Amino acid sequence: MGRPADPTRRERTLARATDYVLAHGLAGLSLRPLAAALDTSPRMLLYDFGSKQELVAAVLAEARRRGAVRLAGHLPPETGSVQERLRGIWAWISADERAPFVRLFFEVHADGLLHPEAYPDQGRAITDWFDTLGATFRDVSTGPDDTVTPTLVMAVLRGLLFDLTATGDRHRADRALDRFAELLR
Amino acid sequence: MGRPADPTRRERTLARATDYVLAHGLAGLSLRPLAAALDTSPRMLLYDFGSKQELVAAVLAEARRRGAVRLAGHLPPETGSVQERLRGIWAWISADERAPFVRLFFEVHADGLLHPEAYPDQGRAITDWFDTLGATFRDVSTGPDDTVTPTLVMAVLRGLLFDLTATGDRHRADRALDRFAELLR
DNA sequence: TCGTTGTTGAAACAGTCGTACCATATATTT
DNA sequence: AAATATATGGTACGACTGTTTCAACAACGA
Repeated sequence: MGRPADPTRRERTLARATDYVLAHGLAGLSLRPLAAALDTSPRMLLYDFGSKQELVAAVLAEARRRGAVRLAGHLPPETGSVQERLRGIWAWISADERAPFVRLFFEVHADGLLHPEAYPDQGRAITDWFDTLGATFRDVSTGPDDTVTPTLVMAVLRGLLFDLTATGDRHRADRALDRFAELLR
Repeated sequence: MGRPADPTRRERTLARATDYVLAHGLAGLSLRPLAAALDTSPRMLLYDFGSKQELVAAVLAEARRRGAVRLAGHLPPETGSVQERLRGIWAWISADERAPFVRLFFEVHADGLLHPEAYPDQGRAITDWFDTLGATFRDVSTGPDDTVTPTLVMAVLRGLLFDLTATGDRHRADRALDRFAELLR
């Protein structure tokens, strides 16, 4: 008996909080400004999530979930040449809409190097969608259990993503990816 | 007349503050713990640097200076094959002693994407030693003004550095670099 | 010794942080 | 209407933040 619980409220808050973190980053995240932007109160954030730490964990899990879902819809599984797949993935991952995800990804990586205990899913949670992505290129490897070529492919994508976000020079980045595709052929 | 100024004090503090930031990161940097670790006081830090913001700027400049100096001593200018140079640079940049620099580099990059105004030297200051490094591979480019191959080389180095710091799997990273060297040949 | 300049400590200020406490409002069943 | 469970608002606590203020001390030339 009593007033029925509203399970949607926490989820709605989580969705908007994730938007906020994607836009503003984790570093300076503070409950009061966050609550104000979400039309709620710090009181309710703690009521729903228990603590700031748990809220951040939930937000990161949600961000990761979103990335995985959107990725799933854009994977050209095994069709086409390696270069076609490479260009397809690059076009998707380097699109402007992905920028907030990429930025958060970089931020969590850097912070995780100093505070590994704060991110219990040990880089797996951080890099899993990169791994998923890398699996698409498993056939470029020299052997069945070879992880070297996928590793290199992912390094190129991450490195160029780093360059692109820092310099904004999309033309140069695109051409560098094409150059890599040529080398792989 | 009057007591003579001590110009070495600020420099000594700056050197130790840089060590501290390399070890503890920028994100949670606070004057009181910093001062305690440096056997000084917040009062003196502000006396010497004016404000926390200026202190951080000075520390980043010092870190960049150190990186440039150490890099200068480890550049095999144009001798040897591309692969030899590639392996040499990778061995140097991925060495454990470089890890704090690399971490700070990643952190500043991520924060700079959200607060470009806080880093007035616009990524140039952040990436200049990477550029210096890239210049070593200028001869691999397809033309005199070609920036594409150096861009790719740098992306591989950064991407593998990212992977290595996140996973700690040096063997896989080393082999991925060798694979890239093969492709370049 | 005295004035002058550089150096330093202690304390306080105004603000923000995450969080806990207490009361109250709201919606439901009995 | 009473009981009950969920949902909120308001407020305050203690700790921390960068920075300022005021005073004192230290080392020098005159």
